[in-house]
Amino acid sequence: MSYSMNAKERKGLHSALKSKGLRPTRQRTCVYETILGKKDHPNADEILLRVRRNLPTISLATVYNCLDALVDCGLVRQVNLDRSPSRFCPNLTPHAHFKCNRTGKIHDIPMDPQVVASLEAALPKGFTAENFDLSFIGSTDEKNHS
Amino acid sequence: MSYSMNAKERKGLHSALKSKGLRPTRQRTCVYETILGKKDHPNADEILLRVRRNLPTISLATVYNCLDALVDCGLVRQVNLDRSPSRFCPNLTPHAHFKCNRTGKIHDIPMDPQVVASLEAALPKGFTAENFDLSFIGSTDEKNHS
DNA sequence: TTTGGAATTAGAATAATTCCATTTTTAAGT
DNA sequence: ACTTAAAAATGGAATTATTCTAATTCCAAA
Repeated sequence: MSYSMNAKERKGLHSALKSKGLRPTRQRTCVYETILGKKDHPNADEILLRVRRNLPTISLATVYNCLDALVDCGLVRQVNLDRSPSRFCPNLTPHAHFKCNRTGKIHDIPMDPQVVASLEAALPKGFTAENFDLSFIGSTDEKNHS
Repeated sequence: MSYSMNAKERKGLHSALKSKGLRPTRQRTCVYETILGKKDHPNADEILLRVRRNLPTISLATVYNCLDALVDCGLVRQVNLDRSPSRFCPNLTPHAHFKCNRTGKIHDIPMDPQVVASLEAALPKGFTAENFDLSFIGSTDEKNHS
């Protein structure tokens, strides 16, 4: 049984796409739904596998296209760590990423609006950020190894 | 005329390598020197070109090896933005990166120790960061387009 | 000076991502 | 509903980044 968007999510998807002049195709919808359905940080190959459970003929190129569209609309975040393939993340709340170098796991770290504000404030005059990306590398203690 | 390390830099390189049980080979030294010599954010291919001006026979595989060694020692930082090849940065002072989406240029943004401290403080209990990476995407005004 | 492990090398292999030409789908107008 | 033009999807080839491998070379310690 795969995840199905609720009305709000569907509406969000449609309006976000429309605002960029993009159409809500079956493939885009399904890729988005798939990413929402499991809160981890899959790469394009993994997303292809999951999406194919519902849309068996979708191609990898299309998955890349859809992901690009979703990232452009701000519906999905692209996460780049070390030299591994890009990963994608549906969590749009302000958060950082933490990669544990023992387990390889990536954790979302929620971020205080205050801290976010202090980051943006750190930019010199003349620089205007649309977006930022913060990631940590380190180790987690036993509790987080699950 | 290419850049030559000063005594302090050379010593730093040697001791950092030794502390990880690595040897200061000609290639590692030259790759490090090359990165120090121009304060931009070259990728491995670009570094290969520059290093070959002094060491014409070095191979790309060796450049990758050297870069990995230097990153392991904390002498060089690896910067990953969007889906482009990894870039390398000799600036070890606490700083973030800013990619201008109009020019494509990457700028170093110096960071207040206070802000850095607030970042580390943002980590929940059980997470210990060895390192972090902060990058912004946005636009710069005319002055920075140089 | 030997010698064993570390490092380098060239080139092949792999993996991620993009490109391209063709077909299918979609939204908008009749 | 029926057209139609533009957008999107498709499969496969092409490109690009990175890693691997097996053979040499180099270096530090005995």
